Amino acid sequence: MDKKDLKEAGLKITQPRMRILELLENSEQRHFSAESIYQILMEDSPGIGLATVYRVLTQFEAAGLVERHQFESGQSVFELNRGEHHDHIVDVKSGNIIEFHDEIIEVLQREIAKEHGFELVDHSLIMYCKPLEQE
Amino acid sequence: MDKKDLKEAGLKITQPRMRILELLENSEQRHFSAESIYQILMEDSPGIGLATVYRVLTQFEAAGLVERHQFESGQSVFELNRGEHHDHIVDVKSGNIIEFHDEIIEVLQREIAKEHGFELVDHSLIMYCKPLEQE
DNA sequence: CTCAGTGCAAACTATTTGCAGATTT
DNA sequence: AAATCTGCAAATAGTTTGCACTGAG
Repeated sequence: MDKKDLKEAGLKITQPRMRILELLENSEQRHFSAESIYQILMEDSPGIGLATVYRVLTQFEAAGLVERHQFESGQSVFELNRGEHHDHIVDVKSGNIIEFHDEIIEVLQREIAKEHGFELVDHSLIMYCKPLEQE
Repeated sequence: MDKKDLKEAGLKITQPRMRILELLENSEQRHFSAESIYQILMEDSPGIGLATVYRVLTQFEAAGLVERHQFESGQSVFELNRGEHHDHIVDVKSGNIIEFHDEIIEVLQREIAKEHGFELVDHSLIMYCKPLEQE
């Protein structure tokens, strides 16, 4: 339930926050820029500000509801935190984003960190790929 | 030899370009923001513009002399391309950047790409870590 | 001498912040 | 009603671009 998540994060249940959460939860698409969320919500029914979208996404990120990624696009990309960690393939032709998870890579990273005297806190693995067959 | 690299890239041998290349080649430090390069060169002897630093670095990147990375810092980080691919550990305490290379991870990435119908074009693996012992 | 290259200031993009009014509880 | 939240406009940070002048070949 959406509302519970917001309550737990100490956030009031406001229209912008509900609209953004619903969009993230109910869309086919899973990855959004702040701008694209703004566009979609404006189209639906206007009266929301881009600054609010950023503010809400930042609050959601702090609450652990949302993850923020930096791909090469320049803009931040946001996605709902569904609790299952994954990394990303970016199709450089289409811009599509595919999620994947590989436990061996995860373990290797922790080992490498340890070898260097570190503990892995967070990581970002992005593979930029092009479709196989053609060209 | 520096000058050869520039010639091959079709770039005139100018003072800003030489100064930046030398800095990248002869520094203990390997990773620089554009701003920090600008600061260092200004301190040494003024009369260089930040815009030029950006322009030169972008040209170097296009020529394959330099790589540009996006860490969480917000600023781009540049390093000389020494021909040996590596990934990065960012020490979140100190901001230090450590390079590492793991062939197994490299191979796994290509395999994963293939499994998803892609060919790996480029990738970015950054591990954010904290020193082990001390909490 | 010519054209690429440079410094400076202005422009741009993505994101954040200040504030007065609107909303939630 | 009190406190949080929002939209708007203005501010910021990092980077890029326009332009007249400088310097490399």
